[in-house]
Amino acid sequence: MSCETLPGFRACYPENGTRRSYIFEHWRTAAESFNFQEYDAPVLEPLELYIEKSGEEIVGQLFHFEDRGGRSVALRPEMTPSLARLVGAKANSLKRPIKWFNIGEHYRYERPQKGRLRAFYQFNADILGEAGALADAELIALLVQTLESFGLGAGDFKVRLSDRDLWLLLLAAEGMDAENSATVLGIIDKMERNSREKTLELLAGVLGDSAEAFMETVASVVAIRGFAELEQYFKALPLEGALLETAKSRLADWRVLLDALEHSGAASFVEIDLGIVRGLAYYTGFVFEAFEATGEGRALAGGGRYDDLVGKLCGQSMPAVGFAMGDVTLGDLLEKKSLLEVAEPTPDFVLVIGGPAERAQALKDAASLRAAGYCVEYPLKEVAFGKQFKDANQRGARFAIIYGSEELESGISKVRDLEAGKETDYPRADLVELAESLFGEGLQ
RNA sequence: GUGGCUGUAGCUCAGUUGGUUAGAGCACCGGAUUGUGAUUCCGGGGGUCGCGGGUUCGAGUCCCGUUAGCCACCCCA
Repeated sequence: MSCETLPGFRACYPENGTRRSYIFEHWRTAAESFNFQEYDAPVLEPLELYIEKSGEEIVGQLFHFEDRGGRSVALRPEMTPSLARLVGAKANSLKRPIKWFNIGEHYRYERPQKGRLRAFYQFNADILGEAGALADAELIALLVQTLESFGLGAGDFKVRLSDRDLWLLLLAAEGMDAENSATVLGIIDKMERNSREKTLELLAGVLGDSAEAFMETVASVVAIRGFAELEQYFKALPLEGALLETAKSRLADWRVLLDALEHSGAASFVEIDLGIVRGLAYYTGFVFEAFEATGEGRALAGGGRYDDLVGKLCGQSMPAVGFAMGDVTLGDLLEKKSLLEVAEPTPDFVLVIGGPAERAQALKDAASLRAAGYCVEYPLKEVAFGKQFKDANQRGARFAIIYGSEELESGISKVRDLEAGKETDYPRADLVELAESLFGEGLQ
């Protein structure tokens, strides 16, 4: 029997548990302030759920096995398919817009490395049933507020905003069909990581001799950072008829989105960057990723619109937009910025117990203080007084209440303020009331 | 799936050209201290030197394999 944790998994000792709760609380608080409702779904799902969405090649990156009933099952690698299933099943009875969030563990069978493990927590937030750009804006605003709530500022992170629809327009203007467009989007997605030569080689596979000229076009589009510039670029494209109308309405969507972001205060974190495409084919419109401001590291969060996915999985068509934020990259960044120095919880009261005879009263008082919500600690065996005080101090307790023969005989509660090093005797009375005044006005 | 670097106590690390019984600090437990605090002093438990094999009279040390961690590829929902 080995005591080691499986590769890519983390054991959660109490000090890590405190940090984990800290992150989860911020996620939950942010989501609830936007009136998102919490949902959950099974950790184990039918393998087909993921194959249908992403194809057979995904299987190698899943924890999957056959259960005793002969079903092929997999631990969830992401939340979106489960969400689509849940929403699709009740599509007609859910009030829209559907604004849901989840915090849960996900599993991917990959080689662990910096910012990536085999088991990790994700914060997922999605809006379903609303196709307008204001929904996208709401999610980006939530993403920004969530990161800000940890104390991260404009110098720490940025959200890179892009649009697959604009890319498809551009490619259509180049005369490219749907299949080639998908391939080329995949190449653009990897452009940042690949060398110029590699990209050119990949593009030549689709475009032949015009690859080099096309790459220049892409480079100039990816360099665009301002909306005026973006608008100008697309207005200048040689589009006609339906494509021209699509371009006009898409630029109008952009204005709605950017306007909303401006007013909600998220705009200063958002940067137009068409270099973001996102690997998955199911994204249909605006896509975005949050990164550390320096550009280092993996994405802190990623998301976008997926208007066709619910329909594809459930036959019930439903526009949707969402994002996911992982705890690993975020935790690394918070650690680096010293924003994860979360204090361990400490007891409000430590009861110092003189001996077996005094323990009865101490246990009774502990029960009422605990019922009132105070954190109370006392020794679980008979220990010398001096040691008990030393221990109370080491545990960071706020107050000690002394249960000795003298106190019980004279009917007093002796309370010691461990921070101030002062003691006061109180007439024995309702301890909960006394506790309120101790935390209100301090030791009298 | 591929490659590079690293594995000595719970943690951070010493450990001589290969040479007796592998050490320190921190942490933990106990004592000095039978009614009052972070200091101090004393003591204690903890190690298959990642694992397996090889070279050698002798391996923590050298060689090979393997495993885990980190890092970079692949991939990234």
